[in-house]
Amino acid sequence: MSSQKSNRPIMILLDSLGKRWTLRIMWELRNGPFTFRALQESCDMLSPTTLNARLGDLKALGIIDHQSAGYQLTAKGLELAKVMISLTEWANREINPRARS
Amino acid sequence: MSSQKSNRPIMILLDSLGKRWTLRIMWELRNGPFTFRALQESCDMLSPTTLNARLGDLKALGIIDHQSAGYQLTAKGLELAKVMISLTEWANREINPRARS
DNA sequence: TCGATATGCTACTAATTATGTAGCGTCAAG
DNA sequence: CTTGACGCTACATAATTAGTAGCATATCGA
Repeated sequence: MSSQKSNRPIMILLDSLGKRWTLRIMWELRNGPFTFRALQESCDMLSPTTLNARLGDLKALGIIDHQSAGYQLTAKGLELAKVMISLTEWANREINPRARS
Repeated sequence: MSSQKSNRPIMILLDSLGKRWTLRIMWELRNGPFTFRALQESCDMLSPTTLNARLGDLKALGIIDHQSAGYQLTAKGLELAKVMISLTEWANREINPRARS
């Protein structure tokens, strides 16, 4: 079962984004399309099984699609990816890489 | 091993946020402090094992702390939680609850 | 002082999810 | 008609998460 069962949009979104690798995949896609295998490589060689599952989630949400150039963010997805710029800024400001747990 | 091994701040952040329940926990904390058990309940009774692990991650990142009133977002955490407002707006605009996968 | 209750949390096993590797089917180029 | 890239599936193993029980501490009122 999925971790959440609510029908509220935010819960559906958090459910997908909260799965391992989902945020990272969106992050990698922020600068243009990737092939399946290129995505794997940029995501630390995550398994094709998991990658395919996450691509399915993201497609179902309309965040990405698959064109001839490869997997890429849709217009909706790009909007969402903008949020990740804020995450990056926050991270650069607030996280000390040397204090890694 | 953690899913990512980079020392870049954004990777450290995505690594934590990408673990199951982390985003949801932050979401629940957006409106004030919760006790451990209240958090469990609001997060669909997730297991104390996992909750404790996530609270540890979030504490290590300085996103939450534990005062007498319970677990709550820090000033840094509140900043980050603001990003989630954007997520909510996006979700309400773009996700159709009836088209659940 | 004695429950009764709430707190945070650990221990342990079972179930779920992810990893790692091999390899298939399709296509296009040479 | 071989070679390479592509998207992806299969399957066994490993890692993560869930589910449940319960402990230790603190607070409260009787």
